[in-house]
Amino acid sequence: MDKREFKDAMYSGLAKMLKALANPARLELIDLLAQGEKSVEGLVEASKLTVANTSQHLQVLKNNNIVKSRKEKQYVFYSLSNNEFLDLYHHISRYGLSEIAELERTLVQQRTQHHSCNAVSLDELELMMDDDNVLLMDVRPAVEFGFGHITGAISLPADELKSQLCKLPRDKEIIAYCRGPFCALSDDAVELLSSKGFKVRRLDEGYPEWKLKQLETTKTE
Amino acid sequence: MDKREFKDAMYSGLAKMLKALANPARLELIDLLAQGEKSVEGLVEASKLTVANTSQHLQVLKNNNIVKSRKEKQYVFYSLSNNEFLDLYHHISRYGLSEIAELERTLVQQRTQHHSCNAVSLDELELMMDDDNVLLMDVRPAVEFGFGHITGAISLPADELKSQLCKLPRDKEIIAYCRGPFCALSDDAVELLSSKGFKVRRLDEGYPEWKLKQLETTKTE
DNA sequence: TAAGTATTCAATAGATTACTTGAATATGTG
DNA sequence: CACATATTCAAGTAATCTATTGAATACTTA
Repeated sequence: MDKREFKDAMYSGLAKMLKALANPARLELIDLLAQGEKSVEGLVEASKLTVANTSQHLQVLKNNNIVKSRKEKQYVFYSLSNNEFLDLYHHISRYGLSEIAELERTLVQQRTQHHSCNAVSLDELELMMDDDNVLLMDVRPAVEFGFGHITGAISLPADELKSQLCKLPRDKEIIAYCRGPFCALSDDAVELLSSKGFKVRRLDEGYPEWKLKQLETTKTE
Repeated sequence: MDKREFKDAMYSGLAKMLKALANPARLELIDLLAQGEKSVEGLVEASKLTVANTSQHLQVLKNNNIVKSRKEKQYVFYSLSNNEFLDLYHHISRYGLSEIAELERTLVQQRTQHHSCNAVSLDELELMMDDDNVLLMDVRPAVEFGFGHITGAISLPADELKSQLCKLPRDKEIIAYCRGPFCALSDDAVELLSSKGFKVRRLDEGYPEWKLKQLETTKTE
């Protein structure tokens, strides 16, 4: 193996993995799988994709060791291969949000429209968690809450929110969170709740980012 | 802007940037530019690409704000846009090296072939730097050394190494470093020096990784 | 101003990718 | 066993990407 062969092998291998990531549909699937395992059916329902197309994209991710699958009955459940990938994906999306002007602009527009500009960061949340006047609300589907959620959060899926308004406290500050920065569930929740007069803000990030942060802090302790 | 439009815009924007990265030739250019600015000519010389092809790839990187350019006389000098990108690229390549089995295998093969398996990490290097019996050697071209190098290193470009052997100490442990994990310059140096009986190892990473680490430590101090 | 050099542009062909459609496979249920 | 459901496979088309070629542009220097 000469110098050129070595470089070609290394750069091609890295590019191959990046190609697997460089597709909007697959990025959306990754965000969904970051919440916990899902069947193809479940992914189809949560994304805008067709069944065959979803399956194909999943094969690409699987061939690059980004997701793994297990079969149960007639269903195939996919999940992210490991936390190392989740960490990489987090770095990539964070870079995109802070360094790609177009993404920044779109995000601000979305947040402005939903009155969720005053988002809370994970660090701020940590300081607020001991406060009894703060209610942390997970607006993802109940299954995703079941696979894991931020400690201390209650589950109130976005589509049930409207019917449960009367049960929410008006004196507390509500923090809504969802799948992550690209997810609009908590924007919708903030828009609805603030229009009804609740004190509410969204969490800037989502459950996967919190989970990563937990992993980091438990590692260094 | 509805939910779907928002997601599409965000995921497409991120995918666009990843597409710019997902090409072996462009990754090589990035590694070269991570050493400091270079003209198109300089990049052509250091890569296997043709002039027009190099220029085209540079446009792609520029359109994604990964590199910037400045013109001086008839030359156009390119460089990485900012350290945030360098940090992202570092995370990506580190993931590739530790999580893509094929890359790991290729790297081990390369290192074995050049007797450079016993590489030193940046952390280890830090502990060794005060030791007078250690000689840190930068085997990149002199221009790249000029743009920045690890503190305490001497410059001895790989192509001049053979003629300078007599000037090297046989009692010290030599640590050779180059552009980074995908660069073979220090592998060649280690192979040559160890065949001549010198005590020599390569640094696992290269100058850009050291620079990033410096940035991090100065930031937290 | 003419000639030379560095870089970019434009056009092309071949390869790869994305999405759709319809069929095939596999598993579970009546 | 027949039928329904979940997933994958295979084929086809449109779009995109890559590298090459040759020309165009821009700047420098004689």
